[in-house]
Amino acid sequence: MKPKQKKSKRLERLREVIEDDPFITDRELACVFGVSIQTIRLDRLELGIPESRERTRRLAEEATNKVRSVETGEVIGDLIHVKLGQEGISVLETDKDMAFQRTSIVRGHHIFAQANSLAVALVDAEIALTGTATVKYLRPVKAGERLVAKAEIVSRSGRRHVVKVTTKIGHEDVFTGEFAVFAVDEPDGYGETQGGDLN
Amino acid sequence: MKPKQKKSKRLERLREVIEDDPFITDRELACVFGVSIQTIRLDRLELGIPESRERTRRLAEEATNKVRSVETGEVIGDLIHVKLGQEGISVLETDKDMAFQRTSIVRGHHIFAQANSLAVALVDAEIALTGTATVKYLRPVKAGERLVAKAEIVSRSGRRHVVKVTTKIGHEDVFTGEFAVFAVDEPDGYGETQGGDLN
DNA sequence: CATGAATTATGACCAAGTCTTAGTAGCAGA
DNA sequence: TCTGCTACTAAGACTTGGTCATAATTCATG
Repeated sequence: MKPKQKKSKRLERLREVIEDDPFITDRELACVFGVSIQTIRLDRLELGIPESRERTRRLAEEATNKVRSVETGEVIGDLIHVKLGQEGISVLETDKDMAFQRTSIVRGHHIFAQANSLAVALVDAEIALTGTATVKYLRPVKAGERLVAKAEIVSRSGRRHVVKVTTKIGHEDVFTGEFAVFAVDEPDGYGETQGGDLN
Repeated sequence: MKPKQKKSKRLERLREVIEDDPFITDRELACVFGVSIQTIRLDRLELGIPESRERTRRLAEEATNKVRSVETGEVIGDLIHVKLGQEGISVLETDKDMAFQRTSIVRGHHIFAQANSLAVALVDAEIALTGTATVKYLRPVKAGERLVAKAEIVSRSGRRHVVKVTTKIGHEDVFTGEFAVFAVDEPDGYGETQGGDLN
């Protein structure tokens, strides 16, 4: 049973090699493993691994989707309820890409981002800038947990809105924050005493 | 000069079409524009646009790099100086992917993330959790600007570290924050009074 | 020795290109 | 009118990185 062992070992390694270099071609793989191209093709067939161009295409699609949804959406998380100028709820499904590999604990800035973008979304203005934020992390969030953020505008004086956000997992509070958000009309002239970053 | 106008218009549109669907083939493009494949190839040559497989490959590479560096790096930004337990400096080059398309203003959570992860990096412990954060955005940051964050541990009592972070563009302050970071030894038993999220 | 699994080889074919050479259509100026 | 230019189209040879089918070879093992 020498060849069988050899083979299954190769299959295993093959999967790994392709995993961390999806661009590699069969020719290169054949060279790496010291077997013929045909063997590599049969192996891929057996493992159900598509050809390199297909792998590349999938990667590109997946990654562009991810970048678009994670980075360029106007709001981090899904807005499931909004009363402009009053309150709102946003849901964020966390995943391992948001977390530290070692601990699977979600990075704080994602939680912050959800809360902050919700706070800004509530303010009824062309442009809204966060001036200050005070936040508290109550317990770590594990990758896979579903974050539900509830926000409420608790006060308003002129352009300054104070928004309180509480983020829960189930019934447990994991994060709270208070954001001072400024509404801005003019494209380049915002608060003189309190500038802020648009979020 | 009718054909010339037609052509330059097509080149322009071609660039756009390929831009928002990089996977499209010459054959499909030929069909879209109602010209021959050869014309499309000549156009691409003129515009210096590579073939679809090449475009796909680049996308995949770029996107995977981006996801890795932006999302899974242990620190957001580049640590250019660290004195563990004392102070540190991190640099973050902002780009349009970090900003709102409409305004080109960098999303606040990126600035927060840089500061927060720097604060956490300074704490000399196996695991460090942010308990609270108070931050102030002093002026909006435009995509392309280079953020330099300086952090300093200003006090420490037991496991609680207070870290002050100031982020500048050139000599101008754009953000300040104060982070309470907790050092944790045991894998699952952290602060009883003050939990926190590992960042 | 025969059998079967694993491997290698071979050849036909495909998609999506490259690069080269050549032909055509339409219009503009000497 | 002829000539030349630009734009477009066509045709052929070659490349990469494969698929698919059909052998042929190797080799351990019953």
